Amino acid sequence: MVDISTIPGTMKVVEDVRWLDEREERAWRALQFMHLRLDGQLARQLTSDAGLSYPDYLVLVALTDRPEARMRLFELAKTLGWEKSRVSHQVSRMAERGLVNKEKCGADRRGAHVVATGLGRRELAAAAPGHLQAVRRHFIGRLTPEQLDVIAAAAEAVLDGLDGTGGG
Amino acid sequence: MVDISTIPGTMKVVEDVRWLDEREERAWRALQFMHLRLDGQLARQLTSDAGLSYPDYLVLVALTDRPEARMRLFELAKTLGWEKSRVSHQVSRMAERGLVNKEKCGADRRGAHVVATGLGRRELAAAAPGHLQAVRRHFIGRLTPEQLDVIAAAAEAVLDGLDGTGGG
DNA sequence: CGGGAATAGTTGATATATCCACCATGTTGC
DNA sequence: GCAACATGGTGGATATATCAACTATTCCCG
Repeated sequence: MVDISTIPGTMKVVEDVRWLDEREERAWRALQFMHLRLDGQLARQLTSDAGLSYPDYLVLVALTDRPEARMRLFELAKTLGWEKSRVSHQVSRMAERGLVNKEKCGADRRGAHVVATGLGRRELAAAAPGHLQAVRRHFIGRLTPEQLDVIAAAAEAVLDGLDGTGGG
Repeated sequence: MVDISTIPGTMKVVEDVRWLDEREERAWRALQFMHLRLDGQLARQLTSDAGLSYPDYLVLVALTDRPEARMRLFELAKTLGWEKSRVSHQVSRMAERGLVNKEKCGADRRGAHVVATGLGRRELAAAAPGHLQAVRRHFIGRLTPEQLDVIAAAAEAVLDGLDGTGGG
């Protein structure tokens, strides 16, 4: 067992504040920690096996979900919940490496499309199986279908309470 | 409702790979997205209300969990699941701002202690109520006790399958 | 039409994270 | 002892994230 008590928490940090009770604390700590470790693991796996960062991967997945693997920058921002500046920097870096192209948009002359290149698609295709295997091994494979359903419902409930944009 | 279908996924990215099924996909997407948005929200709230970054906050909480608010750097790394280099950089920055002190360790002359200063404790005390309120409002308040229990158990199960160090 | 507000995207400064090489010290086994 | 290795921590280079301007266009409304 992981010793949850070693995970730094939010309880009793300072006097005179009403903290989380034991159940709340346990769920919050465990979840935070799970994500910290899991994302780290997945990011390292992606980088070392496929030479893609996690953000690279997410962008390529989002693009290839679309016909022609093409999206406007602002759509990408909305889809990923990133702010526009982050998208812009990320896409520029990926374009330098040849994973995507930026193309001016005829219909709205402010805008630009991002398109996954052949290279980008090949890199994604090479990265995806290992990544999915890791997700299954570390996350999905450790949970029951019922747990997955509860998690999905809970996460959606939390998402409903947050404003949509992610803050850009 | 959040439209989960707009969240980029892991399904059908490329042919000939066995992807996640619908239930797995839903849980994985929703959870990833919840964390992205929630952490962003909490980090912004901390920064704007209290002038602390999320990592600053975590370090101060970890320290003040201990008698004398004192820890070795490597303990901090283990507790937070960070690699040692990250801890070193983070602590240096915090020391520059007067939130913590670094002190040489007599018993092991390689080592050093990190100690929260009076300022660090005051900043934490000022930050904690707002942060906890946000956690309650955005996360805990949206979930039932049963959901919290399932989440805690699930997160612990996943943590058990990951190596303890976080990769440092 | 004209002007203000909103939107799309860029850029640069700064903060943070990761990777890797490095130094000093401690530990082990012979 | 001392050589080989492990551990604790630092530092620089690079990658990534965030924030606050800033430009260019489009939208809205009179």
